[in-house]
Amino acid sequence: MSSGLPVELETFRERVHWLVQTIPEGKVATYGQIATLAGSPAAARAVGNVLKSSGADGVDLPWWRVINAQGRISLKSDVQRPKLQRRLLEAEGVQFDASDRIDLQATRWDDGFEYWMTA
DNA sequence: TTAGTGACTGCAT
DNA sequence: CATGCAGCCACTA
Repeated sequence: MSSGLPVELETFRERVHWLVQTIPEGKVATYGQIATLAGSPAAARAVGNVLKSSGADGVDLPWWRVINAQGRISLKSDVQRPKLQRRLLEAEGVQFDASDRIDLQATRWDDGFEYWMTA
């Protein structure tokens, strides 16, 4: 996969799905990161919308591995999802500090990124 | 086709 | 560190 996203992924939505499913267990990615890799650096917000609707559609995705640029879980307009998300992340070994934040420098999914970005 | 919307972000207060 | 705010974007009604 070091050559980038599969060409058959035509829509933004499909690319986001593929990317999220590619995040390895125990690692996390930010909305902006996924947006960038999907081809639209400024569509971080749209990524959130995709995950939101996808969850409703019952798509099987490790959505909990996607967090915001602050290394925190986004909890806009919802109280249950954040708790579940933290639980799922901790279950796979992701650490939260005293401020409920994740150390992106150590936990961020960045395998092969430099290659992708400059390709 | 157009107007709204929000699981985002970076910068300014 | 906490708010506020204006861009930015794919989707949907």
